[in-house]
Amino acid sequence: MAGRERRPVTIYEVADRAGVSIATVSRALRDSELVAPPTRRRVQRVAEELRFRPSRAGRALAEGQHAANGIVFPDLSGPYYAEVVLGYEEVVAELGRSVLILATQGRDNAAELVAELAGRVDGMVIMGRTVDDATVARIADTGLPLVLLARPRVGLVDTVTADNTDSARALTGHLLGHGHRELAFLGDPARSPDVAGRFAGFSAALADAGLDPVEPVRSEFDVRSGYTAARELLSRGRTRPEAVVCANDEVALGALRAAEDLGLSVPGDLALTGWDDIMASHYARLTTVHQAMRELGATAARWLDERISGVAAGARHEVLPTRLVIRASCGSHHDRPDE
Amino acid sequence: MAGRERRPVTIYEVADRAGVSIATVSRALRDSELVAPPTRRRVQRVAEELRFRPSRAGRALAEGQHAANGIVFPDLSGPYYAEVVLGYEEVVAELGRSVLILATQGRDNAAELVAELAGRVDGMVIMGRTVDDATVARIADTGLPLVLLARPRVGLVDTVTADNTDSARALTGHLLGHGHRELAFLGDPARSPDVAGRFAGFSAALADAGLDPVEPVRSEFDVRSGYTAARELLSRGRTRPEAVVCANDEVALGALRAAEDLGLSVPGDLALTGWDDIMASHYARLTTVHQAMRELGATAARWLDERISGVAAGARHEVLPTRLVIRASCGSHHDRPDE
DNA sequence: TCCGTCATTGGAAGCGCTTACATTCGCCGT
DNA sequence: ACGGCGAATGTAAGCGCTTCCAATGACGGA
Repeated sequence: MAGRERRPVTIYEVADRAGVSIATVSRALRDSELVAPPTRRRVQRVAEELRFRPSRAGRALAEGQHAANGIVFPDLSGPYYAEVVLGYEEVVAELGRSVLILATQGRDNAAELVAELAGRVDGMVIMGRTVDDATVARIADTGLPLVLLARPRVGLVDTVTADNTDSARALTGHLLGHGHRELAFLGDPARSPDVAGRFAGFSAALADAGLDPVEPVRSEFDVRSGYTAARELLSRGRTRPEAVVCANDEVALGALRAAEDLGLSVPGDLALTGWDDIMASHYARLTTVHQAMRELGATAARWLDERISGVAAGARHEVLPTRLVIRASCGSHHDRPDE
Repeated sequence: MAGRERRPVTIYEVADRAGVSIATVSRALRDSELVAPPTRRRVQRVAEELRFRPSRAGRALAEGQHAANGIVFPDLSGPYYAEVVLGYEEVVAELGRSVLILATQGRDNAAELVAELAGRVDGMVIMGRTVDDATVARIADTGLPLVLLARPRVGLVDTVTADNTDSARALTGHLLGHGHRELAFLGDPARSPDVAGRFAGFSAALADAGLDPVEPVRSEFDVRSGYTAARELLSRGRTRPEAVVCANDEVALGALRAAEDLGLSVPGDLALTGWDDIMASHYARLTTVHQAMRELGATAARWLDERISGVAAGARHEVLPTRLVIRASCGSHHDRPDE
């Protein structure tokens, strides 16, 4: 019964048992056309009996193809990346390929891991905030098909991003439309290309309105550091801002809690906006920006596939549009949640 | 510059350029001990110049090992699975192996995909609600190391789950403690082992209190179907329940919205509980059950590794504890959110 | 000075599969 | 009745790597 140490069944054993050559087995199990129907059936039956499962390594080596694509992202803890990865997986699996994932968050040897991943796939998607441009360039230089997601261009590599700057400008404009004049930005443009774009749009809107530029208040991407940074920002007495544009929803949610703790009402005393439209934001009545995350992943997957099959021509760059989601937190007159 | 069609560099070219044999290259790049330092340096320099990246397929074939683990889950859209996968990835990557993912949601050929995946990994984790027991048994029978996550035992396969029944019993008991007597269960025990366990605990608590058993009200796992099912349930006049235990937070959130739309106050007219403690539940003041999802994934990863390296003995089964998170929606006297 | 040792390197087999090419054989046309 | 053709199958050459074993050569002890 189920021996402890069992070597996997190989094509040779199937061939033996079916009384044919390994070539015939291979053919019977794949290009069914080239094999006489009775033979094919026999081989398939034997393969089934033996629980034969062709080794991908053998096949990959023979075909010179892994039939697998990779995706590199910072982490999966927020809903953001999970959605992107899901959109990616969906398309890639549909193309008959497997998906390798790599989360770089908190790993100091990310570049090395990415290089290692590169050796197992036919192409990969690299998201912003994972590895530096030099690493990307090095891999691209290797000839491996690549698509960058939510990060600035590097060389001639394809790029798919969601709009940040224009939306940020519109969002900030909306805030200004409410009469707010003392604005702050919570997030660190240096930490992520997305945040950099958002801050740029924020700044542009200030300039449009003839306001003085402001320095960003640095914060990580999670609720906790949003809370900490906001608490600090909101405590400095007379210079307290009327509105805070946050780098993402989690930070905004942290800021929201900080405001509560300080006895400030939102949006009464303070307007607040986030980014990403995560589910929690709906319930927190948070004004935010919605991105088609799944679509981002799916698009990247399709483009990568075109690169792999050599269809694609020159480098392509696409910016997917985003959508403002106005809820109560920005001081809007709506104070029922959106649909 | 950067020719279109570039074959990947192989170990042979490196050997040529460095003036050594491929054996030496292989050694220089791995067991640095066995090669004279000057030779090693030279080889490494050439490898670097050539951007040599060993083909994993070749290596896998030679070593008889993929150095990769798989994980199969229903989907990634809720925060639940994303967290589990993240915990898994973290540990697996630490062990120097790659992670292959497979989402079965909405795919009719899941069994086939899982079998295919089995051919590329040294072991894999299969979560509940993905493929049926027969498929699991078939793969286990192949000798491939397996760990089941959040699903009932199959044969002698290791199993890691979070407690469902006891927590459901406690949760339901809590509801009863508030004086509610007309309870309903929203979710489909047949759709997932987790839900089955939760319903069992729910039923047990009813029995404990000497109440009549109730039929579950079927619902999928998403907000929308929670809404639909709840709307239906809450509309049937005189038999309207006082409290609804939902299969997960998303369903509960849908029910919450349905209640709002029907003009019912929560918890005034209706008590509501969820499961999973997703972020949105915090803001919706939803009473729920918290599971250590990351830990689930991490534990599964570690166990799988022990199976792969042949350390582990007989089949092991672990049930990770969960924690009740009491918030306002169940009619508790607390109506401030927890910390 | 000779031989055994050991460090270093090369030769070559083999991992499991695909596929170009060779072989076999039944069948048709003439 | 024979040549030829095509369908069915077999043979064998790799794919890129690891690793066992053999070969080489320097060095130290006797």
